[in-house]
Amino acid sequence: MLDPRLLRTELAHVAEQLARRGLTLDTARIEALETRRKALQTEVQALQSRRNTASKQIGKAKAAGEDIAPLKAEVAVVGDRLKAADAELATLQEAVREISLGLPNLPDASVPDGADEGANREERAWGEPRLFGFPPRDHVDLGVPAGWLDMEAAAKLTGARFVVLNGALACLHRALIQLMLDTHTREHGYSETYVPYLVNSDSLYGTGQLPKFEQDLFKVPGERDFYLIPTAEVPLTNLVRDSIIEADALPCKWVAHTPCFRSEAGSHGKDTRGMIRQHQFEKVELVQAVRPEDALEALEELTGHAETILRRLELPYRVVTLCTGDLGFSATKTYDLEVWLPGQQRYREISSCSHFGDFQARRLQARWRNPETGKPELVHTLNGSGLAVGRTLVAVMENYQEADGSIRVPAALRPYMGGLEKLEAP
RNA sequence: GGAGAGAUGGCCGAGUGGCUGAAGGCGCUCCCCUGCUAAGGGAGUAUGGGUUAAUAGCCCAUCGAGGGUUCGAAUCCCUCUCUCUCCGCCA
Repeated sequence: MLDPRLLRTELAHVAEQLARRGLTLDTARIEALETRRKALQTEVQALQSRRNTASKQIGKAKAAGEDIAPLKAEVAVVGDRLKAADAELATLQEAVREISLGLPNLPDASVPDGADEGANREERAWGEPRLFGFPPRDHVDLGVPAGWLDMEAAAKLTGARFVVLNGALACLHRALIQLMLDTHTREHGYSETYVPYLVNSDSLYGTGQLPKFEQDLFKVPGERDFYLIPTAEVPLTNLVRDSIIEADALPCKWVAHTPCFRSEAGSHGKDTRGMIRQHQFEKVELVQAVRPEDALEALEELTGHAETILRRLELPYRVVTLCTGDLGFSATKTYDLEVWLPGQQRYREISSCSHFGDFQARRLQARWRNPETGKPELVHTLNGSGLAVGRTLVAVMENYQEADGSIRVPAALRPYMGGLEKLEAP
């Protein structure tokens, strides 16, 4: 959520920045609502003040044995006006809140303007796409004939956009998770965390998935207000919800491996082949809560942590800065890591590292105590995939394939696979 | 699933209709006193919001959440959530 003060005092600036994201802000309507809200709120508070004073007088008069009827009559009038004004104020505040909750974050100054991913800016590339002496297959053609990947079984068990992994490939999948968790906890200073995979709607409001993106989530039927997590960002970031963190406890750095569940509404017909886009996938997620002045540097650092995994796995990748049109709702700046997929002959997103400024923190009421002022101030939050496990598995399969359909095991994963060097197709 | 108890400020804990935003204690901060890691004295110590140039002042809200009764609710009523204890069940 944007700072409501910005909406009041710097509406033109907000409109200008949102325009970079292709959004038109109805400033006239917001101004009208705000003017009315201001007048009403002042009136309501004055009436409350009047009632409080009168009520105290009644108490005193009663104790003194005086006649309280005239006072009561006066308060009754105040009460009626208060009731009406209060109701209107509530309606107005709800309207303003609804607008606020629907507005995305303002893009950072360093974010390039643009309508879609075509305008994303490549920052750097690492590694050379391998030259194959044979036509490289994609992960489906490698995995299905070998029995490692079973889309039909998944369709039978559940439906489309799920997968069953078998044997050595399932093990490789697990090895990737282990490598990622070990690297981030032992070398990058994150504390390993196990979190619920079902969260309540408060948590989803906190990180910005609700109210706008409910159609992307799986809601658990029943009386409980439970949703399957679309990413560990939700439970991890909500750890700081409604709390005030002491300055010396920052930065908070958490890593968790969780399954992620996405309904992928609106993506019908997109990436239907293989396991690029699934309803259920594993991800190792990095989350940080930091002092505002450290946030931009923390984004660079966090992105580097995710890159480390790709380098360990010796997978060629590039880093792009998302343009304004491609930027997620809550983010002020995002780097995407894109890994080279020989089967598709293109780079595909494998990690998204974002800085949210105080946008999430405001919804979360996540604060820290600034020693200079002694006052609670909003923290800045960041997160990034470190990495998306399913897509990393795809990348390993396609980049490490041999002509005979076998897959070499990257050196960094062998310790997690009992020293196994190659997945042999049966 | 059944039975019971509870939820108050950083913590402990008082408080059954008005002078309680909240006693008292602990902790913490600052000051004073004190010739040595002690003791004592004083002051301060919640959050969100409105107004404002202002983190000056004034005002409003908040005692798990939401609703109700009342001129007035931490205190009375209703609903919900969470925690704890016992029984049952269970990975």
